[in-house]
Amino acid sequence: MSTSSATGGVEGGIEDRRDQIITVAGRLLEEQGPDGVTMRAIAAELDIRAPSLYKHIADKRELEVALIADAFRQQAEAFEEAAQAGEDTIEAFAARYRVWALEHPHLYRLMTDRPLPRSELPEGVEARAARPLVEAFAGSIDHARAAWAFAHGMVTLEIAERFPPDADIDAAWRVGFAAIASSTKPAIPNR
Amino acid sequence: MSTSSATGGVEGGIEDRRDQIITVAGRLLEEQGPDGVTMRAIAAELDIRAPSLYKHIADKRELEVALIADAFRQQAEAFEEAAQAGEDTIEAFAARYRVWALEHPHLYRLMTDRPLPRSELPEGVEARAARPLVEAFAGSIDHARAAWAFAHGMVTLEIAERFPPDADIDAAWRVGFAAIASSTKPAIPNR
DNA sequence: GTCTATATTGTGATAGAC
DNA sequence: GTCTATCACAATATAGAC
Repeated sequence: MSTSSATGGVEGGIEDRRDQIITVAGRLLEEQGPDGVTMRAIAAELDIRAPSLYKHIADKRELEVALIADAFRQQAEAFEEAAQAGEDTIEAFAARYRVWALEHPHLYRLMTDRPLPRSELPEGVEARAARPLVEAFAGSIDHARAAWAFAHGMVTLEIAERFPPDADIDAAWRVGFAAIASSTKPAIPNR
Repeated sequence: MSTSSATGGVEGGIEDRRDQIITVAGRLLEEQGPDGVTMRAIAAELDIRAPSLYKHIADKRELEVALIADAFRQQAEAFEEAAQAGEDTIEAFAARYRVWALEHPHLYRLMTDRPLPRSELPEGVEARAARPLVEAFAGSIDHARAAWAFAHGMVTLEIAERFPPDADIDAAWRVGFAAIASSTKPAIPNR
Protein backbone atom coordinates (compact mmCIF):
# COMPACT_ATOMS: atom_id res chain seq x y z
CA MET A 1 0.00 0.00 0.00
CA SER A 2 1.32 3.45 -0.82
CA THR A 3 0.86 5.49 2.27
CA SER A 4 2.32 8.79 1.30
CA SER A 5 0.55 11.39 3.37
CA ALA A 6 -2.13 13.65 2.01
CA THR A 7 -0.06 16.69 2.78
CA GLY A 8 2.75 15.27 0.73
CA GLY A 9 5.78 16.83 2.32
CA VAL A 10 8.60 15.11 4.12
CA GLU A 11 9.08 16.76 7.48
CA GLY A 12 11.10 14.29 9.47
CA GLY A 13 10.26 11.94 12.31
CA ILE A 14 6.65 12.79 12.95
CA GLU A 15 5.83 12.19 9.29
CA ASP A 16 7.04 8.62 9.61
CA ARG A 17 4.78 8.02 12.56
CA ARG A 18 1.86 9.46 10.69
CA ASP A 19 2.49 7.11 7.80
CA GLN A 20 2.67 4.18 10.19
CA ILE A 21 -0.67 5.16 11.66
CA ILE A 22 -2.31 5.34 8.27
CA THR A 23 -0.81 2.04 7.18
CA VAL A 24 -2.02 0.31 10.32
CA ALA A 25 -5.47 1.85 9.95
CA GLY A 26 -5.67 0.52 6.40
CA ARG A 27 -4.62 -2.93 7.46
CA LEU A 28 -7.13 -3.02 10.31
CA LEU A 29 -9.84 -1.83 7.94
CA GLU A 30 -9.34 -4.72 5.55
CA GLU A 31 -8.71 -7.35 8.18
CA GLN A 32 -11.47 -6.46 10.61
CA GLY A 33 -13.84 -4.17 8.82
CA PRO A 34 -14.73 -0.59 9.75
CA ASP A 35 -15.61 -1.47 13.35
CA GLY A 36 -12.11 -2.79 13.82
CA VAL A 37 -10.58 0.59 13.12
CA THR A 38 -10.59 2.20 16.55
CA MET A 39 -8.03 4.58 17.90
CA ARG A 40 -7.26 2.08 20.64
CA ALA A 41 -6.67 -0.73 18.15
CA ILE A 42 -4.43 1.38 15.96
CA ALA A 43 -2.42 2.47 18.98
CA ALA A 44 -2.13 -1.09 20.28
CA GLU A 45 -0.66 -2.22 16.97
CA LEU A 46 1.99 0.45 17.31
CA ASP A 47 2.58 -0.32 20.99
CA ILE A 48 1.56 3.08 22.19
CA ARG A 49 -1.61 4.45 23.86
CA ALA A 50 -4.52 5.89 21.95
CA PRO A 51 -4.15 9.51 23.11
CA SER A 52 -0.65 9.61 21.65
CA LEU A 53 -2.11 9.29 18.17
CA TYR A 54 -3.48 12.79 18.45
CA LYS A 55 0.03 14.20 18.38
CA HIS A 56 0.21 13.04 14.75
CA ILE A 57 -3.29 13.41 13.39
CA ALA A 58 -6.07 15.83 14.24
CA ASP A 59 -8.91 13.33 14.40
CA LYS A 60 -10.21 10.09 12.99
CA ARG A 61 -11.67 11.75 9.95
CA GLU A 62 -8.22 12.76 8.81
CA LEU A 63 -7.30 9.09 8.80
CA GLU A 64 -10.25 8.23 6.61
CA VAL A 65 -9.43 10.96 4.13
CA ALA A 66 -5.86 9.69 3.87
CA LEU A 67 -7.12 6.14 3.25
CA ILE A 68 -9.47 7.33 0.53
CA ALA A 69 -6.73 9.31 -1.20
CA ASP A 70 -4.58 6.22 -1.12
CA ALA A 71 -7.38 4.11 -2.56
CA PHE A 72 -7.72 6.40 -5.56
CA ARG A 73 -3.98 6.15 -6.19
CA GLN A 74 -4.16 2.38 -6.11
CA GLN A 75 -7.05 2.30 -8.55
CA ALA A 76 -5.31 4.70 -10.89
CA GLU A 77 -2.18 2.56 -10.83
CA ALA A 78 -4.17 -0.55 -11.63
CA PHE A 79 -5.75 1.12 -14.65
CA GLU A 80 -2.52 2.70 -15.86
CA GLU A 81 -0.76 -0.63 -15.55
CA ALA A 82 -3.42 -2.20 -17.74
CA ALA A 83 -3.16 0.57 -20.31
CA GLN A 84 0.62 0.24 -20.49
CA ALA A 85 0.24 -3.49 -21.04
CA GLY A 86 -1.91 -2.70 -24.04
CA GLU A 87 -5.07 -3.78 -22.23
CA ASP A 88 -6.97 -0.58 -22.73
CA THR A 89 -10.35 -2.00 -23.67
CA ILE A 90 -13.45 -1.37 -21.66
CA GLU A 91 -13.60 -5.02 -20.68
CA ALA A 92 -10.02 -4.96 -19.39
CA PHE A 93 -10.76 -1.97 -17.19
CA ALA A 94 -13.89 -3.64 -15.90
CA ALA A 95 -11.87 -6.69 -14.93
CA ARG A 96 -9.30 -4.55 -13.11
CA TYR A 97 -12.01 -2.61 -11.34
CA ARG A 98 -13.66 -5.78 -10.13
CA VAL A 99 -10.43 -7.38 -8.97
CA TRP A 100 -9.27 -4.32 -7.07
CA ALA A 101 -12.64 -3.86 -5.36
CA LEU A 102 -12.92 -7.49 -4.31
CA GLU A 103 -9.39 -7.39 -2.95
CA HIS A 104 -10.18 -4.29 -0.87
CA PRO A 105 -13.87 -4.57 -0.06
CA HIS A 106 -13.88 -2.39 3.05
CA LEU A 107 -11.72 0.27 1.50
CA TYR A 108 -13.93 0.20 -1.58
CA ARG A 109 -16.97 0.86 0.58
CA LEU A 110 -15.24 3.60 2.49
CA MET A 111 -14.57 5.46 -0.75
CA THR A 112 -17.98 4.93 -2.32
CA ASP A 113 -20.74 4.95 0.24
CA ARG A 114 -20.50 8.51 1.42
CA PRO A 115 -19.94 11.83 -0.31
CA LEU A 116 -16.29 12.30 -1.20
CA PRO A 117 -14.41 14.76 0.99
CA ARG A 118 -13.27 16.42 -2.23
CA SER A 119 -11.95 19.61 -0.68
CA GLU A 120 -9.65 17.63 1.60
CA LEU A 121 -8.37 15.25 -1.08
CA PRO A 122 -5.16 15.97 -2.99
CA GLU A 123 -5.93 17.71 -6.24
CA GLY A 124 -6.61 15.41 -9.16
CA VAL A 125 -6.73 11.97 -7.52
CA GLU A 126 -10.35 11.39 -8.48
CA ALA A 127 -9.86 12.52 -12.07
CA ARG A 128 -6.70 10.46 -12.51
CA ALA A 129 -8.48 7.25 -11.53
CA ALA A 130 -11.41 8.04 -13.83
CA ARG A 131 -9.44 9.09 -16.91
CA PRO A 132 -8.63 5.68 -18.44
CA LEU A 133 -12.28 4.64 -18.47
CA VAL A 134 -13.46 7.92 -19.97
CA GLU A 135 -10.82 7.61 -22.67
CA ALA A 136 -11.87 4.04 -23.40
CA PHE A 137 -15.33 5.45 -24.10
CA ALA A 138 -13.84 7.98 -26.48
CA GLY A 139 -14.68 10.80 -24.14
CA SER A 140 -18.37 10.04 -23.81
CA ILE A 141 -18.82 10.91 -20.17
CA ASP A 142 -22.40 9.62 -19.97
CA HIS A 143 -21.40 6.21 -21.26
CA ALA A 144 -18.42 6.12 -18.95
CA ARG A 145 -20.66 6.99 -16.04
CA ALA A 146 -23.19 4.32 -16.95
CA ALA A 147 -20.38 1.79 -17.17
CA TRP A 148 -19.08 2.89 -13.81
CA ALA A 149 -22.54 2.57 -12.26
CA PHE A 150 -22.91 -0.93 -13.64
CA ALA A 151 -19.51 -2.00 -12.35
CA HIS A 152 -20.20 -0.36 -9.01
CA GLY A 153 -23.55 -2.11 -8.71
CA MET A 154 -22.07 -5.49 -9.54
CA VAL A 155 -19.14 -5.10 -7.18
CA THR A 156 -21.26 -3.75 -4.41
CA LEU A 157 -23.79 -6.56 -4.59
CA GLU A 158 -20.98 -9.07 -4.77
CA ILE A 159 -19.18 -7.63 -1.74
CA ALA A 160 -22.40 -7.46 0.24
CA GLU A 161 -23.23 -11.03 -0.72
CA ARG A 162 -26.57 -9.83 -1.92
CA PHE A 163 -26.90 -11.96 -5.05
CA PRO A 164 -28.87 -15.16 -4.53
CA PRO A 165 -26.54 -18.05 -3.68
CA ASP A 166 -27.04 -19.67 -7.08
CA ALA A 167 -26.51 -16.52 -9.16
CA ASP A 168 -24.06 -16.68 -12.06
CA ILE A 169 -22.21 -13.47 -11.35
CA ASP A 170 -19.73 -13.86 -14.21
CA ALA A 171 -22.59 -14.19 -16.67
CA ALA A 172 -24.20 -10.98 -15.43
CA TRP A 173 -20.87 -9.17 -15.83
CA ARG A 174 -20.57 -10.46 -19.37
CA VAL A 175 -24.01 -9.48 -20.62
CA GLY A 176 -23.97 -6.16 -18.80
CA PHE A 177 -20.64 -5.03 -20.11
CA ALA A 178 -21.27 -6.38 -23.57
CA ALA A 179 -24.38 -4.21 -23.70
CA ILE A 180 -22.76 -1.05 -22.38
CA ALA A 181 -19.45 -1.45 -24.21
CA SER A 182 -21.16 -1.97 -27.55
CA SER A 183 -23.60 0.90 -27.14
CA THR A 184 -21.12 3.57 -28.24
CA LYS A 185 -19.55 1.86 -31.21
CA PRO A 186 -21.91 -0.97 -32.15
CA ALA A 187 -20.05 -3.34 -34.46
CA ILE A 188 -16.44 -2.21 -34.10
CA PRO A 189 -13.98 -3.46 -31.48
CA ASN A 190 -13.89 -0.72 -28.87
CA ARG A 191 -10.68 1.05 -29.75
CA MET B 1 -46.15 1.75 5.13
CA SER B 2 -47.54 -1.77 5.48
CA THR B 3 -46.30 -3.02 8.79
CA SER B 4 -47.89 -6.43 9.01
CA SER B 5 -45.63 -8.49 11.20
CA ALA B 6 -43.30 -11.13 9.88
CA THR B 7 -45.10 -13.83 11.84
CA GLY B 8 -48.29 -12.84 10.12
CA GLY B 9 -50.91 -13.86 12.65
CA VAL B 10 -53.27 -11.65 14.57
CA GLU B 11 -52.93 -12.47 18.22
CA GLY B 12 -54.49 -9.54 19.99
CA GLY B 13 -53.07 -6.63 21.92
CA ILE B 14 -49.42 -7.42 21.92
CA GLU B 15 -49.41 -7.74 18.14
CA ASP B 16 -50.61 -4.18 17.81
CA ARG B 17 -47.79 -2.92 19.97
CA ARG B 18 -45.30 -4.86 17.89
CA ASP B 19 -46.62 -3.24 14.74
CA GLN B 20 -46.36 0.17 16.33
CA ILE B 21 -42.75 -0.52 17.24
CA ILE B 22 -41.89 -1.54 13.70
CA THR B 23 -43.68 1.46 12.24
CA VAL B 24 -41.86 3.84 14.52
CA ALA B 25 -38.53 2.16 13.77
CA GLY B 26 -39.16 2.61 10.06
CA ARG B 27 -40.05 6.25 10.49
CA LEU B 28 -36.97 6.94 12.60
CA LEU B 29 -34.82 5.17 10.04
CA GLU B 30 -35.92 7.41 7.22
CA GLU B 31 -36.04 10.61 9.23
CA GLN B 32 -32.79 10.26 11.11
CA GLY B 33 -30.80 7.53 9.42
CA PRO B 34 -29.62 4.27 10.94
CA ASP B 35 -27.99 5.95 13.94
CA GLY B 36 -31.34 7.42 14.86
CA VAL B 37 -32.88 4.02 15.34
CA THR B 38 -32.06 3.26 18.95
CA MET B 39 -34.20 1.29 21.34
CA ARG B 40 -34.43 4.36 23.56
CA ALA B 41 -35.62 6.56 20.68
CA ILE B 42 -38.23 4.06 19.58
CA ALA B 43 -39.52 3.77 23.12
CA ALA B 44 -39.63 7.53 23.58
CA GLU B 45 -41.80 7.90 20.49
CA LEU B 46 -44.25 5.45 22.04
CA ASP B 47 -44.03 7.10 25.47
CA ILE B 48 -42.66 4.05 27.18
CA ARG B 49 -39.20 3.03 28.42
CA ALA B 50 -36.73 1.10 26.31
CA PRO B 51 -36.78 -2.12 28.36
CA SER B 52 -40.50 -2.48 27.73
CA LEU B 53 -39.81 -3.03 24.04
CA TYR B 54 -38.32 -6.40 24.83
CA LYS B 55 -41.72 -7.69 25.90
CA HIS B 56 -42.72 -7.42 22.22
CA ILE B 57 -39.60 -8.20 20.24
CA ALA B 58 -36.63 -10.42 21.00
CA ASP B 59 -33.90 -8.02 19.93
CA LYS B 60 -33.01 -5.24 17.54
CA ARG B 61 -32.21 -7.60 14.73
CA GLU B 62 -35.80 -8.77 14.66
CA LEU B 63 -36.80 -5.18 13.97
CA GLU B 64 -34.43 -4.93 11.04
CA VAL B 65 -35.70 -8.14 9.53
CA ALA B 66 -39.27 -6.87 9.78
CA LEU B 67 -38.29 -3.61 8.08
CA ILE B 68 -36.58 -5.47 5.25
CA ALA B 69 -39.58 -7.72 4.68
CA ASP B 70 -41.74 -4.64 4.53
CA ALA B 71 -39.41 -2.99 2.05
CA PHE B 72 -39.67 -5.92 -0.33
CA ARG B 73 -43.45 -5.74 -0.14
CA GLN B 74 -43.37 -2.05 -0.98
CA GLN B 75 -41.12 -2.62 -3.97
CA ALA B 76 -43.29 -5.47 -5.23
CA GLU B 77 -46.36 -3.29 -4.94
CA ALA B 78 -44.71 -0.50 -6.90
CA PHE B 79 -43.80 -2.87 -9.73
CA GLU B 80 -47.17 -4.61 -9.77
CA GLU B 81 -48.91 -1.27 -9.83
CA ALA B 82 -46.86 -0.32 -12.88
CA ALA B 83 -47.60 -3.59 -14.61
CA GLN B 84 -51.34 -3.22 -14.01
CA ALA B 85 -51.21 0.25 -15.47
CA GLY B 86 -49.76 -1.23 -18.63
CA GLU B 87 -46.32 0.14 -17.87
CA ASP B 88 -44.50 -3.14 -18.02
CA THR B 89 -41.48 -2.07 -20.00
CA ILE B 90 -37.97 -2.30 -18.67
CA GLU B 91 -37.73 1.47 -18.65
CA ALA B 92 -40.90 1.82 -16.58
CA PHE B 93 -39.59 -0.59 -13.96
CA ALA B 94 -36.30 1.25 -13.86
CA ALA B 95 -38.15 4.49 -13.19
CA ARG B 96 -40.16 2.90 -10.37
CA TYR B 97 -37.07 1.36 -8.88
CA ARG B 98 -35.29 4.67 -8.85
CA VAL B 99 -38.20 6.59 -7.38
CA TRP B 100 -38.82 4.09 -4.62
CA ALA B 101 -35.14 3.95 -3.66
CA LEU B 102 -34.74 7.72 -3.57
CA GLU B 103 -37.86 8.03 -1.46
CA HIS B 104 -36.53 5.48 1.06
CA PRO B 105 -32.76 5.86 0.94
CA HIS B 106 -31.98 4.48 4.37
CA LEU B 107 -34.37 1.57 4.01
CA TYR B 108 -32.90 0.87 0.59
CA ARG B 109 -29.45 0.65 2.09
CA LEU B 110 -30.63 -1.53 4.93
CA MET B 111 -31.96 -4.07 2.45
CA THR B 112 -29.00 -4.00 0.06
CA ASP B 113 -25.74 -3.50 1.85
CA ARG B 114 -25.61 -6.67 3.87
CA PRO B 115 -26.45 -10.29 3.13
CA LEU B 116 -30.19 -10.85 3.23
CA PRO B 117 -31.45 -12.71 6.31
CA ARG B 118 -33.24 -15.04 3.91
CA SER B 119 -34.08 -17.74 6.43
CA GLU B 120 -35.87 -15.22 8.63
CA LEU B 121 -37.78 -13.50 5.84
CA PRO B 122 -41.31 -14.56 4.94
CA GLU B 123 -41.25 -17.05 2.08
CA GLY B 124 -41.32 -15.50 -1.38
CA VAL B 125 -40.92 -11.78 -0.65
CA GLU B 126 -37.64 -11.52 -2.51
CA ALA B 127 -38.90 -13.46 -5.56
CA ARG B 128 -42.11 -11.47 -5.70
CA ALA B 129 -40.26 -8.18 -5.94
CA ALA B 130 -37.91 -9.56 -8.61
CA ARG B 131 -40.49 -11.25 -10.81
CA PRO B 132 -41.73 -8.28 -12.87
CA LEU B 133 -38.22 -7.37 -13.99
CA VAL B 134 -37.32 -10.94 -14.91
CA GLU B 135 -40.52 -11.19 -16.92
CA ALA B 136 -39.76 -7.92 -18.69
CA PHE B 137 -36.51 -9.54 -19.82
CA ALA B 138 -38.44 -12.51 -21.14
CA GLY B 139 -37.02 -14.74 -18.45
CA SER B 140 -33.36 -14.02 -19.16
CA ILE B 141 -32.07 -14.02 -15.63
CA ASP B 142 -28.59 -12.80 -16.54
CA HIS B 143 -29.95 -9.77 -18.33
CA ALA B 144 -32.32 -9.07 -15.47
CA ARG B 145 -29.45 -9.30 -13.03
CA ALA B 146 -27.27 -6.99 -15.11
CA ALA B 147 -30.13 -4.50 -15.27
CA TRP B 148 -30.60 -4.76 -11.53
CA ALA B 149 -26.89 -4.17 -10.92
CA PHE B 150 -26.94 -1.09 -13.14
CA ALA B 151 -30.00 0.32 -11.39
CA HIS B 152 -28.51 -0.51 -8.02
CA GLY B 153 -25.24 1.16 -8.92
CA MET B 154 -26.97 4.31 -10.14
CA VAL B 155 -29.28 4.55 -7.15
CA THR B 156 -26.54 3.84 -4.69
CA LEU B 157 -24.19 6.46 -6.11
CA GLU B 158 -27.04 8.93 -6.21
CA ILE B 159 -28.06 8.29 -2.60
CA ALA B 160 -24.47 8.50 -1.43
CA GLU B 161 -23.98 11.72 -3.39
CA ARG B 162 -20.95 10.17 -5.00
CA PHE B 163 -21.39 11.52 -8.52
CA PRO B 164 -19.45 14.69 -9.23
CA PRO B 165 -21.60 17.76 -8.58
CA ASP B 166 -21.93 18.51 -12.28
CA ALA B 167 -22.85 14.99 -13.37
CA ASP B 168 -25.89 14.55 -15.61
CA ILE B 169 -27.44 11.63 -13.76
CA ASP B 170 -30.52 11.41 -15.98
CA ALA B 171 -28.30 11.09 -19.04
CA ALA B 172 -26.36 8.22 -17.48
CA TRP B 173 -29.64 6.45 -16.68
CA ARG B 174 -30.76 6.89 -20.26
CA VAL B 175 -27.70 5.54 -22.01
CA GLY B 176 -27.23 2.75 -19.50
CA PHE B 177 -30.74 1.44 -19.70
CA ALA B 178 -30.95 1.92 -23.44
CA ALA B 179 -27.89 -0.31 -23.76
CA ILE B 180 -29.09 -3.02 -21.41
CA ALA B 181 -32.74 -2.97 -22.47
CA SER B 182 -31.85 -3.29 -26.13
CA SER B 183 -29.31 -6.04 -25.65
CA THR B 184 -31.92 -8.79 -25.50
CA LYS B 185 -34.19 -7.72 -28.34
CA PRO B 186 -32.24 -5.16 -30.37
CA ALA B 187 -34.66 -3.32 -32.61
CA ILE B 188 -38.05 -4.33 -31.21
CA PRO B 189 -39.93 -2.54 -28.42
CA ASN B 190 -39.29 -4.63 -25.35
CA ARG B 191 -42.55 -6.46 -25.04
C1' DG C 1 6.13 12.26 21.75
C1' DT C 2 4.42 9.43 25.11
C1' DC C 3 2.05 8.68 29.30
C1' DT C 4 -2.08 8.35 32.96
C1' DA C 5 -6.41 9.82 34.16
C1' DT C 6 -10.64 11.14 32.78
C1' DA C 7 -14.54 13.53 30.46
C1' DT C 8 -18.37 12.64 27.74
C1' DT C 9 -21.46 10.11 25.48
C1' DG C 10 -23.43 6.42 23.87
C1' DT C 11 -25.24 1.54 23.01
C1' DG C 12 -28.19 -3.08 23.60
C1' DA C 13 -29.92 -5.71 26.94
C1' DT C 14 -31.42 -8.01 31.69
C1' DA C 15 -33.39 -8.49 36.63
C1' DG C 16 -36.95 -8.13 39.24
C1' DA C 17 -40.79 -5.25 41.35
C1' DC C 18 -45.53 -4.02 40.46
C1' DG D 1 -46.98 -4.89 29.96
C1' DT D 2 -44.68 -1.34 32.10
C1' DC D 3 -41.52 0.38 35.34
C1' DT D 4 -36.74 1.51 37.84
C1' DA D 5 -32.21 0.33 38.38
C1' DT D 6 -28.39 -1.26 36.36
C1' DC D 7 -24.98 -4.08 33.80
C1' DA D 8 -21.46 -4.41 30.55
C1' DC D 9 -19.33 -2.43 27.20
C1' DA D 10 -17.45 0.69 23.92
C1' DA D 11 -16.19 4.91 21.49
C1' DT D 12 -13.55 9.66 20.46
C1' DA D 13 -11.16 12.99 22.44
C1' DT D 14 -8.76 16.32 25.98
C1' DA D 15 -5.77 17.88 30.08
C1' DG D 16 -1.72 18.02 31.91
C1' DA D 17 2.50 15.57 33.77
C1' DC D 18 6.96 13.97 32.20
